[in-house]
Amino acid sequence: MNIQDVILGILSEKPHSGYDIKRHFEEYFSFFFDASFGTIYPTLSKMEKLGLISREAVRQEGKPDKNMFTITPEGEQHFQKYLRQPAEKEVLRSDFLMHLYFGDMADEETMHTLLREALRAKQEMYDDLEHKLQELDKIGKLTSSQKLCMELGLVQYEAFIRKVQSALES
Amino acid sequence: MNIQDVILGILSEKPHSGYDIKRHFEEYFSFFFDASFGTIYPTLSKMEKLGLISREAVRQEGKPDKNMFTITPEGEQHFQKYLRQPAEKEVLRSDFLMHLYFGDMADEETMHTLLREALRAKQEMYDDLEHKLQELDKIGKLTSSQKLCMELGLVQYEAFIRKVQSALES
DNA sequence: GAGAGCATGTAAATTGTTACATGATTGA
DNA sequence: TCAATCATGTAACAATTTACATGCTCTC
Repeated sequence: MNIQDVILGILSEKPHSGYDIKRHFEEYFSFFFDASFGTIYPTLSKMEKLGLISREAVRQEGKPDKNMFTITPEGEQHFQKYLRQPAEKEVLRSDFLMHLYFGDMADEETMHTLLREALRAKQEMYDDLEHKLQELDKIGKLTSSQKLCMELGLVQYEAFIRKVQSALES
Repeated sequence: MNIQDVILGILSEKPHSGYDIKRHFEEYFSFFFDASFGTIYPTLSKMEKLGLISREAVRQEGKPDKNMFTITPEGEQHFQKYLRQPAEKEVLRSDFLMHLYFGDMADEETMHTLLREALRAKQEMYDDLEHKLQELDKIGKLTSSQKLCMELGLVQYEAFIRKVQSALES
């Protein structure tokens, strides 16, 4: 999976600007993927050159002009190929778990703060994700796989929260 | 968190070679951090120059010579500073969830295979991690925070497995 | 008047992977 | 004899982040 595949997936539904794409990342799947504008804009130009997407300048009133990108038939083919590939191994990078791992080298106070803070952060992520799921589902904006995708995030967050809570209690 | 902090943590316990460090990554925390030799060796040289670690060449019989690295007092100070910093946000990058998210654009067969394979892969990771936890705990090689660290991995894997199983059944 | 949102883009720097190169020993 | 393990290192490349640059509109 590279960012190109993800952009093609988003454009499969309907045309988006670079700015829209970034918002989509944040709104729909910030919990398992993210990219910055510094990656998005150069990638869009590259994909245009490759013929996977096409650009159309759109004038707006009261707002800056924008470039709307549409997927081409080649882009669609490319994306279908991606979908049929087996999924790559998932990668987690957790500074919290690293701190915890070396916990015996720090004092109890530091460790207690670490756990409390991790719990708070994860609870916030849980609430955010649950709220998004509710809102999007209510207005029928979620397919069943998208719902499963978010629910998978939720059940894992929940398991984490329970475990950290029980560790803090003992 | 960068790889330097992680290396300092490992060297806090006892001296290691670059090769040992890589094995430690794999054995103890491959599920939340990893790095290749291409990163480890240049980093070790850099850290030596910075005075965080020192190098000692060791001759071995029947095996290639190796460089053993020891943490210096400056390195220890550096690591203590790391431990007291708040943990950075954790980052997950999941190609499986991306495939699932765009699932309605693929056929049922493809999606079914995706879920089956994700389930199999996660079950394997669960078994691996549980086995490691058992083995290391039995010989008293785990501190309580290290145990919690691994258990946190296990409960999240378990939640994932349950959810995917129930999705496959329905 | 400040800050947030909308909108695009570049440049520098960092970070990291993959592949290559070398070479001995051990076990199947 | 082949693959795996031990052991170190470089070089090319890929990916990505952060900071900078610009500028309008709307809300507080």
